[in-house]
Amino acid sequence: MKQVIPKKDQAKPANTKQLSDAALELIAHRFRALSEPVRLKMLSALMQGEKNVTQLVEAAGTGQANVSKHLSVLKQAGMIATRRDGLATLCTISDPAIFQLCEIMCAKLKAEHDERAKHLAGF
Amino acid sequence: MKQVIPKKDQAKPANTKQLSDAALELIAHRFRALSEPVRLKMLSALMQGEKNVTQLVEAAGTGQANVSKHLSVLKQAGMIATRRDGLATLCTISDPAIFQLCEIMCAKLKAEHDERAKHLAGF
DNA sequence: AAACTATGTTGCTATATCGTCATGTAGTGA
DNA sequence: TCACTACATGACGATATAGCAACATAGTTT
Repeated sequence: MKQVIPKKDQAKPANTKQLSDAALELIAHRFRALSEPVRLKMLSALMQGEKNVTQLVEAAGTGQANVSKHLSVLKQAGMIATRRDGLATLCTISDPAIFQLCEIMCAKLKAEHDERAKHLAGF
Repeated sequence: MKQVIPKKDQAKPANTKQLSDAALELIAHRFRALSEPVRLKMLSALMQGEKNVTQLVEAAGTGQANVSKHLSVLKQAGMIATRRDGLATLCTISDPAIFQLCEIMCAKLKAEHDERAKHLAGF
Protein backbone atom coordinates (compact mmCIF):
# COMPACT_ATOMS: atom_id res chain seq x y z
CA MET A 1 0.00 0.00 0.00
CA LYS A 2 2.74 2.38 0.80
CA GLN A 3 5.89 2.39 -1.21
CA VAL A 4 8.84 4.67 -1.12
CA ILE A 5 9.62 6.02 -4.51
CA PRO A 6 12.92 7.78 -5.11
CA LYS A 7 11.60 11.27 -5.22
CA LYS A 8 13.18 13.68 -7.58
CA ASP A 9 13.14 17.19 -6.22
CA GLN A 10 10.78 19.04 -8.40
CA ALA A 11 10.86 22.74 -8.99
CA LYS A 12 8.08 24.46 -7.14
CA PRO A 13 5.87 26.57 -9.39
CA ALA A 14 4.97 29.90 -7.95
CA ASN A 15 1.36 29.47 -6.95
CA THR A 16 1.35 25.72 -6.59
CA LYS A 17 1.69 23.94 -3.31
CA GLN A 18 3.80 20.86 -3.62
CA LEU A 19 3.17 18.56 -0.74
CA SER A 20 5.63 16.01 0.48
CA ASP A 21 4.72 12.38 0.67
CA ALA A 22 4.60 12.61 4.43
CA ALA A 23 2.19 15.52 4.27
CA LEU A 24 -0.03 13.75 1.78
CA GLU A 25 -0.14 10.75 4.02
CA LEU A 26 -1.22 12.87 6.95
CA ILE A 27 -3.89 14.57 4.91
CA ALA A 28 -5.15 11.26 3.57
CA HIS A 29 -5.31 9.97 7.10
CA ARG A 30 -7.52 12.87 8.12
CA PHE A 31 -9.88 12.41 5.24
CA ARG A 32 -10.04 8.73 5.97
CA ALA A 33 -11.34 9.47 9.42
CA LEU A 34 -14.30 11.12 7.70
CA SER A 35 -14.85 8.28 5.27
CA GLU A 36 -17.12 6.12 7.38
CA PRO A 37 -20.87 6.70 7.70
CA VAL A 38 -20.86 5.65 11.34
CA ARG A 39 -18.15 8.16 12.21
CA LEU A 40 -19.98 10.88 10.31
CA LYS A 41 -23.12 10.03 12.22
CA MET A 42 -21.22 10.34 15.47
CA LEU A 43 -19.78 13.68 14.43
CA SER A 44 -23.21 14.80 13.35
CA ALA A 45 -24.50 14.00 16.80
CA LEU A 46 -21.59 15.83 18.39
CA MET A 47 -22.43 18.92 16.40
CA GLN A 48 -25.37 19.33 18.73
CA GLY A 49 -22.99 19.50 21.63
CA GLU A 50 -21.05 17.35 24.06
CA LYS A 51 -22.23 13.76 24.35
CA ASN A 52 -21.18 10.70 26.30
CA VAL A 53 -20.34 7.42 24.67
CA THR A 54 -23.69 5.85 25.43
CA GLN A 55 -25.46 8.66 23.63
CA LEU A 56 -23.14 8.24 20.70
CA VAL A 57 -23.85 4.53 20.61
CA GLU A 58 -27.54 5.34 20.27
CA ALA A 59 -26.85 7.92 17.61
CA ALA A 60 -24.52 5.68 15.67
CA GLY A 61 -26.84 2.72 15.60
CA THR A 62 -24.11 0.18 16.11
CA GLY A 63 -22.47 -1.66 19.00
CA GLN A 64 -20.62 0.01 21.83
CA ALA A 65 -17.33 -1.69 21.07
CA ASN A 66 -17.52 -0.47 17.54
CA VAL A 67 -18.29 3.07 18.61
CA SER A 68 -15.38 2.98 21.00
CA LYS A 69 -13.05 2.09 18.19
CA HIS A 70 -14.45 4.74 15.91
CA LEU A 71 -13.98 7.23 18.70
CA SER A 72 -10.32 6.42 18.96
CA VAL A 73 -9.97 6.91 15.22
CA LEU A 74 -11.60 10.32 15.39
CA LYS A 75 -9.51 11.18 18.40
CA GLN A 76 -6.29 10.20 16.74
CA ALA A 77 -7.28 12.30 13.77
CA GLY A 78 -7.59 15.25 16.12
CA MET A 79 -11.27 15.72 15.42
CA ILE A 80 -12.70 15.07 18.83
CA ALA A 81 -11.55 15.45 22.40
CA THR A 82 -12.70 13.43 25.39
CA ARG A 83 -12.79 14.07 29.08
CA ARG A 84 -13.77 11.83 31.90
CA ASP A 85 -16.67 12.78 34.13
CA GLY A 86 -17.34 10.09 36.67
CA LEU A 87 -18.34 6.99 34.79
CA ALA A 88 -18.99 8.81 31.59
CA THR A 89 -16.56 9.79 28.88
CA LEU A 90 -17.73 13.04 27.37
CA CYS A 91 -16.86 13.79 23.78
CA THR A 92 -16.73 17.05 21.90
CA ILE A 93 -15.67 18.16 18.47
CA SER A 94 -12.20 19.60 19.00
CA ASP A 95 -11.72 21.18 15.62
CA PRO A 96 -14.26 23.51 14.04
CA ALA A 97 -12.74 22.76 10.66
CA ILE A 98 -14.91 19.67 10.70
CA PHE A 99 -17.93 21.87 10.25
CA GLN A 100 -16.46 23.56 7.22
CA LEU A 101 -15.43 20.28 5.66
CA CYS A 102 -18.83 18.74 6.08
CA GLU A 103 -20.60 21.85 4.88
CA ILE A 104 -18.55 21.95 1.71
CA MET A 105 -19.09 18.29 1.04
CA CYS A 106 -22.78 18.56 1.73
CA ALA A 107 -23.15 21.55 -0.54
CA LYS A 108 -21.30 19.64 -3.20
CA LEU A 109 -23.61 16.69 -2.88
CA LYS A 110 -26.69 18.82 -2.76
CA ALA A 111 -25.71 20.56 -5.95
CA GLU A 112 -24.97 17.30 -7.71
CA HIS A 113 -27.92 15.34 -6.52
CA ASP A 114 -30.68 17.86 -6.40
CA GLU A 115 -32.68 15.71 -8.75
CA ARG A 116 -32.37 12.79 -6.38
CA ALA A 117 -33.50 14.91 -3.49
CA LYS A 118 -35.89 12.21 -2.41
CA HIS A 119 -32.98 10.04 -1.30
CA LEU A 120 -31.45 12.84 0.64
CA ALA A 121 -34.10 13.59 3.19
CA GLY A 122 -33.01 16.09 5.72
CA PHE A 123 -31.04 18.40 3.56
CA MET B 1 -20.02 -2.92 7.12
CA LYS B 2 -23.35 -1.52 6.18
CA GLN B 3 -26.34 -2.44 8.16
CA VAL B 4 -29.87 -1.27 7.95
CA ILE B 5 -31.09 -0.06 11.25
CA PRO B 6 -34.78 0.56 11.74
CA LYS B 7 -34.67 4.29 11.73
CA LYS B 8 -36.96 6.17 13.97
CA ASP B 9 -37.93 9.48 12.49
CA GLN B 10 -36.29 12.03 14.65
CA ALA B 11 -37.49 15.54 15.19
CA LYS B 12 -35.29 18.01 13.38
CA PRO B 13 -33.83 20.69 15.66
CA ALA B 14 -33.92 24.13 14.18
CA ASN B 15 -30.29 24.82 13.37
CA THR B 16 -29.13 21.26 13.13
CA LYS B 17 -28.84 19.37 9.90
CA GLN B 18 -29.95 15.82 10.30
CA LEU B 19 -28.61 13.76 7.48
CA SER B 20 -30.20 10.56 6.34
CA ASP B 21 -28.23 7.36 6.26
CA ALA B 22 -28.14 7.55 2.50
CA ALA B 23 -26.71 11.05 2.59
CA LEU B 24 -24.10 10.08 5.15
CA GLU B 25 -23.07 7.20 2.98
CA LEU B 26 -22.64 9.48 0.00
CA ILE B 27 -20.62 11.96 2.01
CA ALA B 28 -18.44 9.21 3.44
CA HIS B 29 -17.88 7.95 -0.06
CA ARG B 30 -16.65 11.35 -1.15
CA PHE B 31 -14.28 11.71 1.76
CA ARG B 32 -13.01 8.22 1.11
CA ALA B 33 -11.99 9.25 -2.36
CA LEU B 34 -9.67 11.74 -0.69
CA SER B 35 -8.29 9.27 1.79
CA GLU B 36 -5.47 7.82 -0.30
CA PRO B 37 -2.07 9.48 -0.67
CA VAL B 38 -1.78 8.39 -4.28
CA ARG B 39 -5.10 9.96 -5.18
CA LEU B 40 -4.17 13.14 -3.38
CA LYS B 41 -0.93 13.22 -5.27
CA MET B 42 -2.83 12.87 -8.51
CA LEU B 43 -5.20 15.65 -7.54
CA SER B 44 -2.25 17.77 -6.51
CA ALA B 45 -0.79 17.30 -9.96
CA LEU B 46 -4.12 18.14 -11.57
CA MET B 47 -4.24 21.39 -9.65
CA GLN B 48 -1.57 22.60 -12.03
CA GLY B 49 -3.92 21.99 -14.91
CA GLU B 50 -5.12 19.31 -17.26
CA LYS B 51 -2.93 16.22 -17.51
CA ASN B 52 -3.03 12.95 -19.36
CA VAL B 53 -2.84 9.60 -17.65
CA THR B 54 0.82 9.07 -18.42
CA GLN B 55 1.69 12.34 -16.71
CA LEU B 56 -0.38 11.31 -13.74
CA VAL B 57 1.42 7.99 -13.58
CA GLU B 58 4.69 9.88 -13.29
CA ALA B 59 3.28 12.20 -10.67
CA ALA B 60 1.71 9.41 -8.66
CA GLY B 61 4.81 7.27 -8.55
CA THR B 62 2.94 4.00 -8.96
CA GLY B 63 1.92 1.70 -11.78
CA GLN B 64 -0.31 2.66 -14.67
CA ALA B 65 -2.96 0.10 -13.83
CA ASN B 66 -3.11 1.44 -10.32
CA VAL B 67 -3.44 5.02 -11.48
CA SER B 68 -6.18 4.01 -13.85
CA LYS B 69 -8.16 2.50 -11.02
CA HIS B 70 -7.60 5.48 -8.77
CA LEU B 71 -8.79 7.68 -11.61
CA SER B 72 -12.05 5.80 -11.82
CA VAL B 73 -12.53 6.24 -8.09
CA LEU B 74 -12.01 9.99 -8.36
CA LYS B 75 -14.24 10.10 -11.37
CA GLN B 76 -17.03 8.23 -9.67
CA ALA B 77 -16.71 10.61 -6.75
CA GLY B 78 -17.31 13.46 -9.15
CA MET B 79 -13.94 15.02 -8.50
CA ILE B 80 -12.39 14.75 -11.92
CA ALA B 81 -13.59 14.69 -15.49
CA THR B 82 -11.92 13.02 -18.43
CA ARG B 83 -12.05 13.58 -22.15
CA ARG B 84 -10.47 11.65 -24.93
CA ASP B 85 -8.02 13.37 -27.24
CA GLY B 86 -6.59 10.93 -29.72
CA LEU B 87 -4.71 8.32 -27.76
CA ALA B 88 -4.59 10.36 -24.62
CA THR B 89 -7.16 10.64 -21.88
CA LEU B 90 -7.02 14.13 -20.47
CA CYS B 91 -8.06 14.65 -16.88
CA THR B 92 -9.15 17.78 -15.06
CA ILE B 93 -10.51 18.60 -11.66
CA SER B 94 -14.22 18.93 -12.17
CA ASP B 95 -15.15 20.38 -8.83
CA PRO B 96 -13.41 23.40 -7.34
CA ALA B 97 -14.65 22.31 -3.94
CA ILE B 98 -11.64 20.00 -3.91
CA PHE B 99 -9.41 23.01 -3.53
CA GLN B 100 -11.34 24.26 -0.53
CA LEU B 101 -11.35 20.85 1.11
CA CYS B 102 -7.64 20.39 0.72
CA GLU B 103 -6.88 23.91 1.83
CA ILE B 104 -8.87 23.48 4.99
CA MET B 105 -7.27 20.16 5.74
CA CYS B 106 -3.81 21.51 5.03
CA ALA B 107 -4.37 24.52 7.23
CA LYS B 108 -5.57 22.21 9.94
CA LEU B 109 -2.48 20.08 9.67
CA LYS B 110 -0.18 23.03 9.47
CA ALA B 111 -1.63 24.47 12.63
CA GLU B 112 -1.35 21.19 14.46
CA HIS B 113 2.05 20.18 13.28
CA ASP B 114 3.92 23.40 13.09
CA GLU B 115 6.50 22.01 15.41
CA ARG B 116 7.07 19.09 13.09
CA ALA B 117 7.49 21.40 10.15
CA LYS B 118 10.54 19.50 9.03
CA HIS B 119 8.39 16.57 7.97
CA LEU B 120 6.07 18.79 6.04
CA ALA B 121 8.35 20.27 3.47
CA GLY B 122 6.58 22.26 0.87
CA PHE B 123 3.97 23.93 2.95
C1' DA C 1 -15.94 -5.29 49.30
C1' DA C 2 -19.64 -6.63 46.11
C1' DA C 3 -22.50 -5.40 42.58
C1' DC C 4 -23.43 -2.37 39.02
C1' DT C 5 -22.60 0.98 35.13
C1' DA C 6 -19.95 2.99 31.48
C1' DT C 7 -16.01 2.32 28.47
C1' DG C 8 -11.98 0.26 26.62
C1' DT C 9 -9.66 -3.81 24.60
C1' DT C 10 -8.86 -8.16 22.31
C1' DG C 11 -9.76 -12.03 19.18
C1' DC C 12 -12.25 -13.26 15.40
C1' DT C 13 -14.59 -13.30 10.68
C1' DA C 14 -16.04 -11.02 6.62
C1' DT C 15 -15.30 -7.70 3.40
C1' DA C 16 -12.99 -3.97 1.02
C1' DT C 17 -9.17 -2.17 -1.31
C1' DC C 18 -4.31 -1.35 -2.63
C1' DG C 19 -0.76 -2.77 -5.74
C1' DT C 20 0.89 -5.74 -9.43
C1' DC C 21 0.88 -8.74 -13.46
C1' DA C 22 -1.23 -10.03 -17.45
C1' DT C 23 -4.33 -9.10 -20.86
C1' DG C 24 -7.89 -6.46 -23.48
C1' DT C 25 -9.16 -2.42 -26.14
C1' DA C 26 -9.11 2.00 -28.61
C1' DG C 27 -6.78 5.12 -31.51
C1' DT C 28 -2.71 6.14 -34.59
C1' DG C 29 0.56 5.64 -38.25
C1' DA C 30 3.19 2.95 -41.61
C1' DT D 1 -3.61 -4.79 -41.98
C1' DC D 2 0.20 -4.67 -38.68
C1' DA D 3 2.62 -2.68 -35.24
C1' DC D 4 2.68 0.69 -31.79
C1' DT D 5 1.01 3.77 -28.06
C1' DA D 6 -2.15 5.01 -24.31
C1' DC D 7 -5.21 3.42 -21.41
C1' DA D 8 -8.69 0.13 -19.17
C1' DT D 9 -9.86 -4.20 -17.05
C1' DG D 10 -9.61 -8.69 -14.73
C1' DA D 11 -7.31 -11.87 -11.61
C1' DC D 12 -4.57 -12.38 -7.72
C1' DG D 13 -2.26 -11.95 -3.12
C1' DA D 14 -1.55 -8.97 0.80
C1' DT D 15 -3.23 -5.83 4.01
C1' DA D 16 -6.63 -2.96 6.40
C1' DT D 17 -10.76 -2.38 8.71
C1' DA D 18 -15.83 -2.84 10.13
C1' DG D 19 -18.64 -5.32 13.17
C1' DC D 20 -19.52 -8.62 16.77
C1' DA D 21 -18.77 -11.14 21.01
C1' DA D 22 -16.36 -11.84 25.08
C1' DC D 23 -13.66 -10.03 28.42
C1' DA D 24 -11.03 -6.37 31.02
C1' DT D 25 -11.03 -2.04 33.42
C1' DA D 26 -12.50 2.22 35.87
C1' DG D 27 -15.63 4.55 38.67
C1' DT D 28 -19.97 4.47 41.48
C1' DT D 29 -23.19 2.94 44.88
C1' DT D 30 -24.64 0.24 48.51
